[in-house]
Amino acid sequence: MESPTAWVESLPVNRKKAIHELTQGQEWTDKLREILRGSENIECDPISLDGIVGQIMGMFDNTLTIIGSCSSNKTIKFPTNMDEQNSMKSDEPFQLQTRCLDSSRSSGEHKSTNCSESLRLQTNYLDSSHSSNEQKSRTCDESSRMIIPGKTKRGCYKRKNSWASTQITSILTDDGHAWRKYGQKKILESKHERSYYRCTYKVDQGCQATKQVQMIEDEPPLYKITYMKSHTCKNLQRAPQIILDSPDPRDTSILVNFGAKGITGNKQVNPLFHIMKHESEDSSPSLSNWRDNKSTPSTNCLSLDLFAVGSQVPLESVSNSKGLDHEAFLWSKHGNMTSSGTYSSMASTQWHEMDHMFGSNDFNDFPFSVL
DNA sequence: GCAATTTGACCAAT
DNA sequence: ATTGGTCAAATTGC
Repeated sequence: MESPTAWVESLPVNRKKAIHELTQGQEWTDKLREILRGSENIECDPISLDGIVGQIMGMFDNTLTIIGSCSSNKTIKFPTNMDEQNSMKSDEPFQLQTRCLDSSRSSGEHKSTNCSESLRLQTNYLDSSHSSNEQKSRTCDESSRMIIPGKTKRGCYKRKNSWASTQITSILTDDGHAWRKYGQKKILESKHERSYYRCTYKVDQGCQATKQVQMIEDEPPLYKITYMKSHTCKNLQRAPQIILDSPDPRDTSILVNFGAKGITGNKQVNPLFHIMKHESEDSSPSLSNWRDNKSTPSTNCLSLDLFAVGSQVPLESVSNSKGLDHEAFLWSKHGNMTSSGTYSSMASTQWHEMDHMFGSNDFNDFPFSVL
């Protein structure tokens, strides 16, 4: 009888690796769940938690790398067939967010995979508490120059005392905050310029929140949005909005407001899921403060919150940069996802949808695929 | 006229 | 020296 995993062998190598990464992620998530079940107070050894979280987030990062970002000559293809995608529309946007807490003390926390090694999977990149000097670059540098372990690449650094929340999205959504653009710069090894935004109320209220928007793919448009520092301004959030496809990240003028159901006009916004990555450092405040919209989660708290977002999830949960009340999920070994206890769960249809996506044998069941 | 954006220059991290 | 991030004067749009 054929092995249950025999089908994997017939897939292209990058897909196999991606599947391997996701499978490993499931297993590590199970371990994390066991830890959580064994501790009501979640006062786990932060080091071991960091390690597990790092493993999981590393796998997501690797998967994302494999699927798209490190293949400069590849594009990410959105579903074009409703049958293929089981109710996904080809023009529906999707969002990927990764959030992880990085307890590294290093200021040079670039997690990345050199393109020349893009398929050499790195699953420990977030175990940075113990490898603070290790800097891996996910540059898709054509020259594939090597990064010597222990050495940092010139110019590649992140400022100290800051955390970052990275979101990859096919659309530019309004997170409800007022942003003012203050800069735009050509970034090395990126064909698109990066736009810099700060909170409009920086002067008025001293809000230090900033975000960066950079297009990482042309067709279909794919943007990387990085939020840094949390909002401290008191202004009420605007209703969530979606920015219609704009070829230029600089263009944030086309906004369509939509309600909590994620509807914009007759078009349903269906960001399939989020995986949000947080990089925080020791100055990060507590999770309670995070929830109070005052600051970022602490690495001392268990703050791995992978969360899935479907069309029925309130959009506040989708693009709220403050990270409040996100729906969260964990993936079980069976390919299904179970909501974590401390978060509200997704509607069953959404679990089904996600199950369909990830329980399938081919990337065609992903909301995108590598051409 | 005011506010937002653009863009070259400057600063800081490595 | 190189690069990313920010500043601020000039420009643009309402």
